[in-house]
Amino acid sequence: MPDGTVRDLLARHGLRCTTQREAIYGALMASKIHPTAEELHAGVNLAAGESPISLATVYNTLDAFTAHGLARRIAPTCAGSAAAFRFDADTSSHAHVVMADGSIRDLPDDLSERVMGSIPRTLVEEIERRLGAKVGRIGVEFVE
Amino acid sequence: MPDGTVRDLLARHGLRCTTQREAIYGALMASKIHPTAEELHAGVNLAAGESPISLATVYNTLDAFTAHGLARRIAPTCAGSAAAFRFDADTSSHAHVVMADGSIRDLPDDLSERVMGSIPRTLVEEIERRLGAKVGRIGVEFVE
DNA sequence: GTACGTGCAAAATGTTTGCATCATT
DNA sequence: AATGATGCAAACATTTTGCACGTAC
Repeated sequence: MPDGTVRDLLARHGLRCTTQREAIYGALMASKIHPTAEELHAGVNLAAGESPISLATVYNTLDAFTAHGLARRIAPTCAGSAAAFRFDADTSSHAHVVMADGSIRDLPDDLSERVMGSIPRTLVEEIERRLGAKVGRIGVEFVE
Repeated sequence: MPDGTVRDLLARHGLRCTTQREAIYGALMASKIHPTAEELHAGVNLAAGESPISLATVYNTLDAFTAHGLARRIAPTCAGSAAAFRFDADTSSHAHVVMADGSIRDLPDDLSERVMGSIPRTLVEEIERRLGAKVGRIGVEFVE
C-alpha cells in the first residue's frame, strides 16, 4: 500500500524507482527556480557523493516524469542562448513570473490563487464550447 | 512623414527597410498560425518569385523585429522534436490556445479581451508591489 | 561613403537516440 | 527471468556567428 515516499509516487504513476530518479525528483521538488536539465544535472551530482548521474539520464527521466504527469515542462521565455526548457514538479495550474533575465519563479501562492480564481469558470466553459476542445490547463505568466 | 507602409513602420522603429524585411514582416503579419522561422522562410520564398531569402536572414530579421518591439517570440510549448520558436506580429497582451500537437493559435479577440479583462488591475498592481517589479506583459494560454 | 543588412558555411547549443550493460520488478 | 533504465557517444535540430559582399540611407 502506497505511503508518502518518492518510490511510491513513482510506482503509482507506473514508473520504476531507481536511485537516479529518486535523486532527480527530489532535486526538482526542492528547487524553487524551475531548473533546466543541466542545472538539475549539476545539482544532483553535486549533492550525491556517489556515482554521478549522466545528463542523458536526466533528460530521459524528465521525459518520463513529464509523460506521466509528475512534472511539467516550461518553455524558455527568453530568446537566444540560454534557451533551455525548464521543469516544474508542480503540475497544478499556477501563475509564473518571468524575470527580465529569463529566469522563472512561481508567483506567491496567495497571489497565484487570486489570479487563477479571477478567470470565471463560465468564460472557460464558453471557450471550450467555441473551440470544441477541453481546456486541460490554464497558464498565466507575468513578464517583467 | 510616416504613412502606413511597412517601410515607415520599420523606420519608426529605427530599422532599415530591405526587400527581405518587407517580405518577412508581411508574411508574419498575414499568417494566423504564429509561424516558426522555417515556416516563414518557406512561405516567403514560395511567394517571392525573385531571389530567395536565406534562412539566416530570416533569423536575423526576426531577432531585429523582436528587439525593436515589432514582433514577439513565442516559446515552443510542446516537447521534443518540432520544438522551435514561433513568432507573432501582434505584441499586445492577448491569450493563446495551445493545441495538443503543439500548434498555437490566438484565442478569438472577443474571448481574449474578456480573459485579459477579468484579471483585476488592482491585483496586477499588488503583484507589482510585492515583486518590486513592473509587469510589462501578461500572457495567458489555454492548453488543450 | 558609411553604416548596416545579407548570405553562406561553420560553429554553438540543447536535446534525442542506438546500443550494450545493468538494475528493478 | 524479463522488462525497463542507465550511460556513453554520436546524431539531430534549431539557432547563432564570422566574414565577404551588397544595399539603404
